[in-house]
Amino acid sequence: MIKVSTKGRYGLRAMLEIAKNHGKRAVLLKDIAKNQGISEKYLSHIIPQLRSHGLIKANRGAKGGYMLTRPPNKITLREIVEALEGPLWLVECVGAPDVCPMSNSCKTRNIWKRLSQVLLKELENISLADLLKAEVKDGENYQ
Amino acid sequence: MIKVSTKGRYGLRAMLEIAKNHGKRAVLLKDIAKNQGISEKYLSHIIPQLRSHGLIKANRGAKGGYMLTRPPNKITLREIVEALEGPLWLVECVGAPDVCPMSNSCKTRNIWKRLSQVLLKELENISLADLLKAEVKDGENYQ
DNA sequence: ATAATTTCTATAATTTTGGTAGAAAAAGTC
DNA sequence: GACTTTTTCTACCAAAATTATAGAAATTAT
Repeated sequence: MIKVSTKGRYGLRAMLEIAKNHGKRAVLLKDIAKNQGISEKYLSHIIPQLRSHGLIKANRGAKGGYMLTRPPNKITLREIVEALEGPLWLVECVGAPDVCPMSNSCKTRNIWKRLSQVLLKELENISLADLLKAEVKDGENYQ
Repeated sequence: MIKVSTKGRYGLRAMLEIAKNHGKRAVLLKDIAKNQGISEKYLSHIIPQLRSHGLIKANRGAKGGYMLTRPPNKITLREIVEALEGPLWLVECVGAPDVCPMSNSCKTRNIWKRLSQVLLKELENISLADLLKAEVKDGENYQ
């Protein structure tokens, strides 16, 4: 159905929580879970992915928690979403032409490639800082 | 993982096969399956969706087969992909804000909405005719 | 009637998603 | 050094979606 999973959605929201406190304090998993209404157990699978991709730093033990490794304006949404959802090609053959013998003569592959690149570019042009300062007015409807 | 399913991929390829013969002859499911290397049985689930969405016309019985209902330059990829994959919002709350009480104050929702719209617009601007005449040179790599 | 063709209903295997449970590892505090 | 807090890892599991297959019914041309 071409959907972003809870991993991507929850993970992005977690990043936003951590970013909110950038420069102030480390943020606890527990607090992210509470503020965002997400199961603590489930979040504890998602957040380590953000760390292993170098987007956040974790401190264990008392006084622990999470911090950004870089200021929010140096982190793009592409990095975040890719860390959580994997490579953003909409069909496998875009990134790995070998999976299909027809790859180099397939007109539909070109479409999926183009579409993937549009998506990527859009995500690359938005930083976590942009997201933080974004106004939320639910104007026009989706169409 | 944000991927297009076989339904979307096979279905688009089927449309291309039918479009190839637009104005000439009706195309058989059997032939589409053979030309595209797709299971006939499986395709026979996918193609009716294209018909119920008004993109193709089916004739049953001997001398049957499929035809476009409109010339290829009047069919957009948005229509095709939406017929196969369902509405193209990347998260549910974009199209149905009621599914989440936080929708109207959620900064991440705005991102998913923007992204969905970018995707839509791109697909809307490509017609089946464009796809037909597209050159396939596998130039630059995905990055 | 018969042959060709699409379409519908039912079933099923496999994979992905969305979790839960519990223990281990690390670090600060008393 | 024991204790508490906190992240992280391993294992498991249920539900849903994906990717099909089988077979029969419906439709149409000859």
